[in-house]
Amino acid sequence: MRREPSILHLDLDAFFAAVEQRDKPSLRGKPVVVGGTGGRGVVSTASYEARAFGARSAMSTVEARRLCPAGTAFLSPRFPAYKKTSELVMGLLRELSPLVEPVSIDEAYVDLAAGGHDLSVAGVTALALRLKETIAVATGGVTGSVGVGTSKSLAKIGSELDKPDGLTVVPAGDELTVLHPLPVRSLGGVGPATAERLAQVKVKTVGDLHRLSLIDLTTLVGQAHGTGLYRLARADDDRPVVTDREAKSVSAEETYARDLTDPARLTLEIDALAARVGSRLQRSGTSGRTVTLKVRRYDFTTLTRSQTLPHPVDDPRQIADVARRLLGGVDRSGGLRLLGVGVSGLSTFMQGDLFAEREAAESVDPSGPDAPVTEPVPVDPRPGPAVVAWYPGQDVVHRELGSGWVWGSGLNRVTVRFEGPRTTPGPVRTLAADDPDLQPADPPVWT
DNA sequence: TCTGGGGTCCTAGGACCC
DNA sequence: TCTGGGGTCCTAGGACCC
Repeated sequence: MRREPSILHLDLDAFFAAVEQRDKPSLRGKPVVVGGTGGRGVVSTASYEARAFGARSAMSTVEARRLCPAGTAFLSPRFPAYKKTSELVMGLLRELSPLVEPVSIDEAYVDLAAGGHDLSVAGVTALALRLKETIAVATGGVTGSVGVGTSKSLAKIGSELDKPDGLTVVPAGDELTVLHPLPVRSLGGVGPATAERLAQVKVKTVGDLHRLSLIDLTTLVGQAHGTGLYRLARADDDRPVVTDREAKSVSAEETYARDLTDPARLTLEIDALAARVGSRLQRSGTSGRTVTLKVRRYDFTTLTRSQTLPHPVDDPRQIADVARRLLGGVDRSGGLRLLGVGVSGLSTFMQGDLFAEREAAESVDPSGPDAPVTEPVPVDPRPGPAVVAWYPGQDVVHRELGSGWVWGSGLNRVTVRFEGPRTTPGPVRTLAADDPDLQPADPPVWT
């Protein structure tokens, strides 16, 4: 918590719907719902006119259609238009301060202290009013709600208090007065589950929360969450405004109009999702070691399966290979309504390793330097009860054996470590690339 | 014709290492 | 040989946010 209200939070009002109303004047003043328009679509954004009829974000579009009157516009999102407007607004924020943290396409924090502004209440109020006006003019009528406070959480709560097109400045010293009457749901990180748990011990407002001891709170909602809420209830928040956060994962998923059962179709869809993820990874110059498959079944039960590889991947084919194999281990009976493919454990470097990897593949691949490096080559490191699936240039992929595990690593040598019950002595067996024991063996049985 | 898509962070257990 | 604690990695799931 700072001694002056120097953090500003901007939240653009009903952003997607506002851009649509700006671009299509006939929609102004009318209910507009932006989101999936198919049978399984949900609402992304409802204009304030549509909210008056009960339409809400995350509601199924079918439900919104039931609530809204004839003449309501139901539109599919036009992300490029939103992105363009968002970038315009973020640019205006960067004129205020070099420290701007975009939270999403329609939301950002600004550290006014880094911009050399008058940080008095009158000063930041005037600044915020000017900003709102500038945004409305530059965007052609998109409005935003602004909060200014001594911390991120207070700024964010401020922008929520007066919507749409509002402004709330919380002066230093007023934090608890503002905070305590609010429902606990106002705090970031308190969703339906946490609110329910708190309600069971008669905690409804932030003031109620303030009365809980740290021990009671962490027992109730967990260590990290508990300490976080304990501090937020005391306006104790020193999180800095961070300009660029590196992405930690990249994923793509799709809910299908009809549940999928056909294996060929499933493979096709996995390939398409992997292609989307791979191309985004390649465009951003990253790759990741963990591939995750997400599946939602006909009955909405959702599960994930993941595998961490020895090396980062960004190639759609490799991603798809892993995802397809993971799908093989999932019960598909009854049909799947959603598939998702993701890559996490991202790393930026890669470049320096390319040469070494190619060299490793060449020195080790019996079929020559131009052989594709993505096809697994089964090998059998004899003696021992092991069958290993070996990817040239990618080290070794571990496989479960009858009674133990095998794991490989190293660039141009294959390390096989036997764990668990085994019949051969020695914890580690290292095979050089030209070891005669590295012989093609029976294809491994993929699950 | 209930329930999207893109993310982040946390927890918990097992394996493994020191 | 027994006991044990701490740290890290991996997997799966859940809560939450916009």
